[in-house]
Amino acid sequence: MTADQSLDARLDPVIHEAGRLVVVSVLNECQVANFNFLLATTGLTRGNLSTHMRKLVDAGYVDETKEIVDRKVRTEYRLTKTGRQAFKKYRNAWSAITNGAQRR
Amino acid sequence: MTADQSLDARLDPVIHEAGRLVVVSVLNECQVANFNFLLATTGLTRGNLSTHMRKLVDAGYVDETKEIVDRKVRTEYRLTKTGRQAFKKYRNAWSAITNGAQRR
DNA sequence: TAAACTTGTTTGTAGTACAAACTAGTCTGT
DNA sequence: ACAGACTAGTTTGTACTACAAACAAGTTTA
Repeated sequence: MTADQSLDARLDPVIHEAGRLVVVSVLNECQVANFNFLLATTGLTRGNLSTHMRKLVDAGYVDETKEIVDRKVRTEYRLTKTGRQAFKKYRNAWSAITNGAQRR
Repeated sequence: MTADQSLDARLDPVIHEAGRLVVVSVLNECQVANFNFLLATTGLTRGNLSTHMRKLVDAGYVDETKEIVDRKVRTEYRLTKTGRQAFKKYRNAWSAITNGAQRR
């Protein structure tokens, strides 16, 4: 229970934001999800989801692929290995904090 | 796994912020904590801790009491009943999201 | 009585989330 | 073939927020 602990257990701000936390949680379950599916599951607006996805892609946590389906673009997202690890680490950090767990 | 779920499980933004989450978690364990103790456990700066505590007090989640100890002011904080409930609700919401749990 | 220390509070700035407005392309009806 | 509606996102402007630096009010020390 020191300042040190909070350094160890610092919550990754890329994941900790509420909208992105939902997205990452969904992707962690689904393996792959397209824009509209995420739109429905998160309840975010399109603009908002778009910028959140960009942030996750920029962080290297999510892979974005655009493909043409029925002449239309379909954007699909999936967690990268880095993203999956970061999510795991985030959950551990969150649990450590909220459980008041002592570390080292 | 609908937009509905995310409404149910919406994360209380007063608690979800990283600094305040640590504070609330500590208060949930400690019953009562003073400013300096929170400063040490959270690793926040004084200014930052001060504004976070104000926000928790304004939300009705934390009770603030000032007392004189050795001629100096000592500020103590403790969770209100509302705050404790809100924390519990927050943890449930977080778990529901990150576990990809289906509700109703 | 001046300088340093304690215990916070206020303030200015930089960053961020948000929805509204926009863009690029597709389909539909006439 | 062309106008209007629809789809699938992206960009933009604003309002909020976290943050540390500067400040304040009092206390202790030299």
